[in-house]
Amino acid sequence: MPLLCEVAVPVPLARAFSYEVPPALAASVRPGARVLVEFGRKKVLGVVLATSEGDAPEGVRLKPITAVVDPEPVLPGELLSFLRELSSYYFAPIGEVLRLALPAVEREDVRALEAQGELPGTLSRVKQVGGRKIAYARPTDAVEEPGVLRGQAASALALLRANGEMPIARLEEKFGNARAAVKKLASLGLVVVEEREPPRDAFFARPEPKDEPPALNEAQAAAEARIEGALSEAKPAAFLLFGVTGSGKTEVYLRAIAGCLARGRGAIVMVPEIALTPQLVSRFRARFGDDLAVLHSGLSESDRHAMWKRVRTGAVRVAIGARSAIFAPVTNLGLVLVDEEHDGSFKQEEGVRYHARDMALLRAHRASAVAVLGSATPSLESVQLARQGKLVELRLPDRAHREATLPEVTTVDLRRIGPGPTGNKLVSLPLHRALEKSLAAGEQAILFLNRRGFAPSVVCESCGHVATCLSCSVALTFHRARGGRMRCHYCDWEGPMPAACAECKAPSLALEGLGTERLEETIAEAFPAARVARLDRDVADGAKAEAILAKMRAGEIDVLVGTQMVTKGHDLGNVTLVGVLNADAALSLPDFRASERGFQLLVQVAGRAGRRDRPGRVIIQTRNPAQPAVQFAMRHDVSAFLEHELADRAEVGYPPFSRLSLFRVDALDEDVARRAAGVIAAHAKTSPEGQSRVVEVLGPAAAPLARLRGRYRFRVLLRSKDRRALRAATQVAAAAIPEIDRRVRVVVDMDPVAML
DNA sequence: AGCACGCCGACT
DNA sequence: GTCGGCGTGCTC
Repeated sequence: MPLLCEVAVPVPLARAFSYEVPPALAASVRPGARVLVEFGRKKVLGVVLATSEGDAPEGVRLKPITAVVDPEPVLPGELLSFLRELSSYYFAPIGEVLRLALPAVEREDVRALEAQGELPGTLSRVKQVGGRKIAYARPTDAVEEPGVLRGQAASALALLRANGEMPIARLEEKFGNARAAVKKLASLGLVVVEEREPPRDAFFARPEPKDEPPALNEAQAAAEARIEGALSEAKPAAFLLFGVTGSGKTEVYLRAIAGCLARGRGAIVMVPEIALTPQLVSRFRARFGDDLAVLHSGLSESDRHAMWKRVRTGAVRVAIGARSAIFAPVTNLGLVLVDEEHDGSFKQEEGVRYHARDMALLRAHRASAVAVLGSATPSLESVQLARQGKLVELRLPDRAHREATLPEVTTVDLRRIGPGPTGNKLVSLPLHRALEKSLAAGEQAILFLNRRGFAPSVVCESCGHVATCLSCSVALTFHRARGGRMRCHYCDWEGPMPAACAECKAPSLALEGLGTERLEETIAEAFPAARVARLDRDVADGAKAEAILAKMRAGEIDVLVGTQMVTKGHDLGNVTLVGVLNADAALSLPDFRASERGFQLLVQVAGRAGRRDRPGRVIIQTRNPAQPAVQFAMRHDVSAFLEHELADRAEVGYPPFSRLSLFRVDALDEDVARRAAGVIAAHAKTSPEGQSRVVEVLGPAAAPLARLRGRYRFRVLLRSKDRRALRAATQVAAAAIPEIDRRVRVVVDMDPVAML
């Protein structure tokens, strides 16, 4: 019987394809190995999923595997089977899922294929990385005979001993003759030269001195003991580490990782997208040195590959990164940590829409590893899992530094309290006074406003018409930058500000509302002596944000104005005042999670106020001070909020008391999109689960953002308390997709987070 | 997703 | 008379 194999090919098709394995390749065709196969009439790179003995199924002529690319399978078995499960859970094509986890192809391997006479023109588009290596010189313990070394050799050795090790190229910058000097030192046994693929990454630019693990407080020690216990049993276990801001969660993580490494196992650490800062990485490096791979979006293809390989070979056992770190090929995985587990950025919102927090639980379970989800404001999903006993709750109730007091939180009712001297409604008198006071005391303030730009809308004063995007159903935001332009925050369209209203032609356009750009200006004018800076996506992407936060820490900024980005910076120096300009913006979104997210946001910004020695003050401005999220945030009562919100959710039957799957349907033509959504809904309703009403079919309905990038959007929501039933009905509805008009795009979103 | 095959308009 | 439009159907 011939040997067959299942190959996942990089096409958006749900299933894999069978190929015949030529006897010569039988030994190297193993699950997780990449192979070159003819697919259609082109050659593509696929991944072997499984092999089996058997005959070709009814009347298909199997093609043979052309060549095996990797001498060893690139994907460990544990990771490969995890990816297959992820693919089936999210209704995502296996090829797409594999692409998330696969490293680039090494040039060396491609050359080997070329040498075999397989010169696949199409493969040129595959990511390739070269095996360029860098020579490092490392000093040995040997001691030279006095007087043997002179000049550059002596200086180079001194420098090496001071730094530990250095790339020879770096030495050459200082000593023109470094290469010869190193050669001489090597011949004397004073240094060794090692060729390596270095992590050439900013996070590793300078060595980090080892830290001394601080003593744990009682709660930390108890939490650590529970995690340690689970690690030593080597059985799957999952924890929810519920610790208030500043309670020392990170130290518990560090201990848990150390415990994991001590047992010879590896760890994955996931943090929200914007939390992966040099500060955080420094902390991990201080404990684990270079036994750490930092996976982040700034990595070049070859850096990423180098990191990937170091993890895969076990040279590095701890991988830290944003959601995609869940795919790190850590061998003998013992621990998966998710910090700030409630954060929305763990859900991928395009392509394969996986939730990295959920997948962390899954992967850890399958690997018999320990999962730890940490947060000061846990998601309702996790809280509910804890109540069901599926997560073990560990509490850190106190701030690690006892003397640190919680900030005093007050609200300003925007309906009743008028503007301060600036005349702007969102800079209320109490906020203005508080700013004056903190500036006078030489302290810093943060003003949080969830709106970029200068003015959120451009309104005609004579007819009331609001300027909207031509391809999206949203108002255009006015940005002052570059001479004043209107921009769509959804499709990134940008155009000049017209002289007259598009509707009634009256030349009476007015800017309405307050964005961060205008707030920065308003504050700078009202407080001319203050150094005011702004932090949002318009002024800072990536590294620039870190630079602004660093200035804040250094005390070079008095008032920092910004969006979400200001809520994530830790240790922001001398901040004693935090102003939330408009809490309602986040709390009144048309989403059943708006209250939960708004609350998390309030707690997070409030956490930026106050230092060890000085209590902070938080002012929350809102049109509805009585709403629960605001009230519980004021009292710093996370548990009570969770309680309240859980009761609300139970009543309306939304997660975590049910599960959802969402079909997002869009097309250029409104009717075409609506009809397609109708077809999906009809299919879902005719499924056995739909008919028995075990699964509710809600919709089709126009999406809250009815038009985006010129496409009309509809949704069909499936809801059930029974996850199996939901899955089955989703499957039935998804089966309708191929029959739908090809001009329509349909995506299935399991466990959706962003409902817009 | 590609890439073919396949039937109807403006060009050498 | 052909080159080419993108509709639909398949890829082991």
